[in-house]
Parts: sequence; structure tokens; C-alpha cells
Amino acid sequence: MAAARSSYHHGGLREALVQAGLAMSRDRGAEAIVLREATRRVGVTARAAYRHFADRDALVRAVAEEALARMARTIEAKQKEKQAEAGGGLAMLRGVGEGYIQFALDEPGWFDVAFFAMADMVNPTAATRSPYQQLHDALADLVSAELLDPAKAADAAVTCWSGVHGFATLTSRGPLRGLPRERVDAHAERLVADLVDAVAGADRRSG
Amino acid sequence: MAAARSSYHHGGLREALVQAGLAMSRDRGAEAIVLREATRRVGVTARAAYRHFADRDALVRAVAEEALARMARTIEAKQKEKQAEAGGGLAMLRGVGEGYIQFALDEPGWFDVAFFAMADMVNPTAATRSPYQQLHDALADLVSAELLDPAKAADAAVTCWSGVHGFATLTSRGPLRGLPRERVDAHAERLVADLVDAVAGADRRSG
DNA sequence: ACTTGGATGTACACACCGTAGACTTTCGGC
DNA sequence: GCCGAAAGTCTACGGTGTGTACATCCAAGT
Repeated sequence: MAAARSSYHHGGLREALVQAGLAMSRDRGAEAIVLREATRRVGVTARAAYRHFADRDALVRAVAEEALARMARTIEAKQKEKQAEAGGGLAMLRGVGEGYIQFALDEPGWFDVAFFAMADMVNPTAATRSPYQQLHDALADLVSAELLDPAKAADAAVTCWSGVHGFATLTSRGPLRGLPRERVDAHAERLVADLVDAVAGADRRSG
Repeated sequence: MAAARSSYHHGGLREALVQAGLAMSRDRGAEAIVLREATRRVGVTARAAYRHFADRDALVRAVAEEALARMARTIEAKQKEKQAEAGGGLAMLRGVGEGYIQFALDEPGWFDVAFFAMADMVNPTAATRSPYQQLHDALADLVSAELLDPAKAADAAVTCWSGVHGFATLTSRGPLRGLPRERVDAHAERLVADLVDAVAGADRRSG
């Protein structure tokens, strides 16, 4: 069922094409995903792809969903790591931010593709756990722990997402991509700490 | 000299192609810039473009530079507006943030293209005034006014740029693009205020 | 066991894109 | 007025997304 057939019926074309797409986009991002090349790698005619995807864009979206899922896994791992060294809801939120950024830096191409899937991510479409949902869960925990005013949760989400996404974009494929990794990591840690502080420390400061 | 000639020599092909590129990218961003279509609009053979641009990418970069210049003008206008209602260096910094975001929302396509030019923007390449430089100038003013610790200026730049760029990306062409404009504007104002406060208010809070 | 229908791939074709080499027209300086 | 360089044209090649028509395979039903 999973192995490559020697003739005619492939057996798992859709999945194979997504894998090919992941390989292509890993280095040079979403625009490097080309349908014909994907079919070529899999060993099938170009037109065969259209049995599984309406058009190239549908392939890209499928690849994007997989990339997004991997991103979510990176975040989850980061959260576990941080929770171990210093627990609490704040650590979970920091994990989202740092995991988000780490994925963008480690896999800039996939981060670029994943952004496509984020477009439909806010709605409950995706069954997979998404970074957006991970952010919301972390903020919800903070609300439960009375570290965050429920009325300010939505604003907090926007603030955190914006800061982290902007930093990730600028440093992974943007103008700041030239910076040495250690310097970027230092910036990231401070940035995330500031964001978490601004969001969850608001009650303490201004009441 | 600037008007379109009736035959053979165009007179200002380079500029005309950039204009065509701006028109094409206005709605659908950088990937909508197609070299052949540009030459077609200008009324010239495809190959003619190569007298002025090494390849398509060079065209895109040229368009990006123009888009970036327009962005800078939007920011400048915003700064003048804000400075009138409530002066001070803080108003200048707020102007950068709000102008940046406003441009992204008003001209999402050009914002997308402009990002290409930002890549080479940090270096002193561009003669034109860039948003990055406007940000740095505003922060420098704050340092002069002793509202910002010089040692923290670099961090402040990263924090502001990340927050504003992320928000602009998410709301102009990203997952948050569906939000009604008034809501986005409200978020933007608060976000920028928070950023400015976090950056220039740090001394007051933590000393 | 044999047919049969729907899913899956194939063959071929088309328009469009970026780009290259060789040729032609025009412009500016002597 | 000539002539070299600059600016555009013509033709062509490989690559891409996508459409129409056909071939093949698998599984179910009698």
C-alpha cells in the first residue's frame, strides 16, 4: 500500500507528491514547488497529479499543511523543554514564541510554505494542531491562572503573534537573515521574554 | 524625451517597465510581475527589456525600490500628521509604525514587493530614504532626548520592526486579512502604542 | 468466472513564460 | 555625412501549468 509499484498504479500518489513538494520547498520556499517536477520525481505523468489536486495551488496548500504540522511539533517540543526547566503557564507561552522562531530559522523554506496554510488556520478547518491554536491555548491557560485579563486575551494574541512572526520573517528570509545565528537567538530570547512580560505582566503594572 | 515614441526607440523604457511592474504588482504582489507582460504593455519586444535589466529579478528589484520609496513617503506623511497633533520624538516613532502598517493595508501588493528591496536596505546601498532608516532616525532622536538608553537602541529597533512588520504581514496578506479595517486600525494603534511604550518607557519602569 | 464501471495514469497538445543569439535601426559625436 | 555604440526586433529553445481524449487496472456483482 505504501511501497512504490512498478507499473501504472502508484498506490500512494497523493502522499508521494506532498513529500516531493516538501523536498522541493525545503531550500527555496513555496515558489520552488513545481508540479511537473514533483510528478517527475515520483515517476509519473504530469497530468496524474490532477487526480489528487485541483491545480498547483492545491498541491502547495497540501504541502503547507504538512509543513505547518511539523512547525506545531517543533513548538510542542520546545514547550516540553522549557516546561521542564521552569514550569508554569508563562513557560508554555514562551515555548510557543521560541518554537515558532526556531522553526523559521531551522527550516526557512518550510516556514515560507507554512504561511500559506496559516491563511485558513484561524478557522476550525484544520484537524491538525496549529501554532495559532497553540498560542491561544497558552493564553487561555494564563487566563485560567489569573495571570491575564480575559478581556485582553485577544489583544495579547495579536501582539504576540505579530512580534514573533515579524521577527521570524525578518531573520529567516528577510533583511536580517545575514545575522549570525547566536546573535539571532539572543535577540529571539529577549524578544519573546519582552512579549510575554508585556502581555502577562500588564495586570501587575497598570492594574 | 519622456513621451512614447511611435517607432523603434522608446525613449524611457526602463522607467516605463518599472511603471508597468508597479501596475501589475499593485493587486497581486511580486509574483504578478511578469516580464513579457510588462514589455507588452509598453509596446516593445520582450527581449528589449534585457537592455535595461539583467533578468526578471532585476526588474522586480527595481519595482521594489520604487514601492519602498512610496512606503517611505507614506511614513513621512504620517509622521507630519502625528507631529502636528502631538509633537515630540515619541510621535515620530509612532508615525513610523503606523505609516508602515497603513501602507501595508492600503497597498498590500506593493508592500509585498517592497519587502524584496528591504533585503538590501539595511546596508547603505539605497540612496532613497527607507523605512528602516526612518525607524533608526526616530530611535536616534529618542536617544538624543534621553528617552532611550543608547545601549538598548539596537534591541529597540528589532522589537519595533518585528512587531510592526509582523502585524502588517498578518493583516495585509496573511491569516488576519479578513478582519474589518476599523478593527485592524484599532489593533494597529494599540500595538504601536504598546511598542513605543515598551521601548521608550523601559527606563521609567525598570531603571 | 466473467463482465463492467469507476478510479487512476498516459499521450498529446496548447499557450505562456524567461531567456539566448544574430540582425537592424536609430542616435550622438566627429 | 559617416560610423560606432546603444536600443529594439526576430526567431527560437526549454520549461511550466493545464485541457481533451484514451488506456489500464482493480473490485464488485451477477
